[in-house]
Amino acid sequence: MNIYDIAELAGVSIATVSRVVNDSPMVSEKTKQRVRKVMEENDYTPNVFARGLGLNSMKTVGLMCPDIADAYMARAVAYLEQNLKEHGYNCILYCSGYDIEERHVAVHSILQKRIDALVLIGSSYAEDDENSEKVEYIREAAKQVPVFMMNGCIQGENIYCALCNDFQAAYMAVTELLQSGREEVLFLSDSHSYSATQKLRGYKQALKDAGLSVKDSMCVYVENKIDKARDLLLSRNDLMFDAVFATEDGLAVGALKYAKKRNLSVPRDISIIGYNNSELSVCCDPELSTVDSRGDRLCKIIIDSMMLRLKNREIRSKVYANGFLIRRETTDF
Amino acid sequence: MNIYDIAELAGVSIATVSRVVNDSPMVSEKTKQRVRKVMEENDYTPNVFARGLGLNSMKTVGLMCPDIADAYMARAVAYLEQNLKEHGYNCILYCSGYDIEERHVAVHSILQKRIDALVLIGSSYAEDDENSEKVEYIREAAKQVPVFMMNGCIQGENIYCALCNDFQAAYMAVTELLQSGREEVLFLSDSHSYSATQKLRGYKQALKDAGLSVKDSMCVYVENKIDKARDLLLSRNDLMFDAVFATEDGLAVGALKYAKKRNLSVPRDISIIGYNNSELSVCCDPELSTVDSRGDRLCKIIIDSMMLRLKNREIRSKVYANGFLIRRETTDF
DNA sequence: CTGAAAGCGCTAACAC
DNA sequence: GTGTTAGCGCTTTCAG
Repeated sequence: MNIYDIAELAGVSIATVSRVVNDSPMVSEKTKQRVRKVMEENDYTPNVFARGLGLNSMKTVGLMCPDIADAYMARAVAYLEQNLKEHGYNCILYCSGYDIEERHVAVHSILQKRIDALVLIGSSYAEDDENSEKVEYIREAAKQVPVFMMNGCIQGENIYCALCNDFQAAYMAVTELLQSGREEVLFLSDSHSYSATQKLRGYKQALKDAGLSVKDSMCVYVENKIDKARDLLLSRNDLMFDAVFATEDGLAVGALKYAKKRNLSVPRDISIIGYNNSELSVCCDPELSTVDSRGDRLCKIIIDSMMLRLKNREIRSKVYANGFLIRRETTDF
Repeated sequence: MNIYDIAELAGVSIATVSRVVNDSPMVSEKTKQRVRKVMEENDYTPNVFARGLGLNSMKTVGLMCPDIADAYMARAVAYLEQNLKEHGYNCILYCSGYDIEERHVAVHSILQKRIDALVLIGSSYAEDDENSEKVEYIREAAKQVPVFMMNGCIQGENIYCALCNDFQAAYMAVTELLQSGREEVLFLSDSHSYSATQKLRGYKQALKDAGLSVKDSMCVYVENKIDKARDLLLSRNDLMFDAVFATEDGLAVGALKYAKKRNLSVPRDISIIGYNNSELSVCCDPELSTVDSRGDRLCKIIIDSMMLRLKNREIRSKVYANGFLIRRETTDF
């Protein structure tokens, strides 16, 4: 059943049918009704491919993230998908993994689908200060389609970034730890992404501003898995600390498990702060103080910007949101 | 840059270019090389819309789930997306919510995209024994495109189901509880989906086979949120139980929080079993015994079936996988 | 092995 | 208001 069939059955030309489909005002209400009726009776659906071919758009946006099984990204995708469809866009999901080679093919592959916009979720796509060329493939992509980064930033034409001010959030969290009397705060992270680097900067600045020295040995990296984090801490007898600032909730829970194994009372003997306000933070015991990194806010910013951009309006290339601390049982301020 | 440009630059006809793109054997190696070179030099990418129009397929499959922020579904999507792209398919993600009206528009909307197959993730799409017509919209969809159900089942032409044998898994889990000496097992669930119903059946059968009476008052329903589950149990002083079988890990964690609040020792005073083997189950303290519902297995079955089906091969319309119990600290067998 | 040409189903400019 | 028609970029007969 195509536009010709409908036109014939309704006794009009295909142009008129097309106008009805697109709700053009230049059709009399009468014929509109008639054509609509025929379309419904035959439940006709315009062929998106033909339409895409003509308009060079199928109203889809590409959502790319390293791993949709990660809670933070899943929540972002949930939010984006929900709102995008309210604007008439469907989502093509592409999980790129963390490997740079895979990412090249990922971007290449998703661009073939002629998406209207690409959103990159998670700071692992962000620019590495040292070698900007590592991210050239994204600038290349931006020549074809507007690129939106969630919690990451790349300088470039047609690239728009929304990020949580992780520096500020980390600074605040660590400062509170210090003000509550803690003196040896461990920095626990799983990556050297842009976001993780900002958190590290915030951590260091907080120590400095409190007149404390920054020790690199107090910055520990481990995969974002509860058991891995716990085991690492258990094995590092050289480390002395009375607080942990973790860049991911999973790591913080690992620290919690470590404390339990060591018979340390939380927060009496040791304070712990996580990051992302995920479900993990209320699942563990005691419940985790954690930084809310404003995922929903960033998503909203991205959607709003995208809709403007797709109408060829000027938009800001970089927007920040401030994180805030959620105080629960693993800290005692 | 389109096929005409390439043809001209390579000094061949568009038919030949098309053949090269599709790696047809009926082109001499020499011209193939030449055309390929021109394509690369101009980094030419065939227009998927035009291609879709001709072939009536854009090599995409629709992934539909109620909520991608749910860990079980996110894992399923991760697995499916990963494997589908290895077979050359991209994924359109659509989160339908739980409401039936939304689902109608969801299916309608995703079908417009002319996907090659549709996979429905989660048992909430499954057939309700009483009113089969509630699910008619899915049978209708199956007339246009093969439908694959993950952990749900609908009878019908062109509908293929892969499910965890939740009856068996629940029966086994509850039986172990009983054999370890527990006498009052609470059934804690969040829905009346097909899957939840099977779990309930397994629970009841286990009680019966152990010579115990089934009390409806021991089947409690609450939203799958840790705090909701905890608070409900705290408020129900009429309930007496020494074990909880929960149909979701989140509910089981809620039960754990309840026990803690009541100063009940787990598993000494009360045993708890969750379901799905999610990250929550290792996050809480003590760690949760839980049923592995074979999400990965089901996904693999779906992918394999789909690839056969898309080649018009006969495939089974219903495949089961058996769940198994992961014993951790909340039970003491 | 290669080319010419007829679609695929729709949009939009142009004519009436 | 409505119809005619020329693309959009590709695949696929059918000839040669």
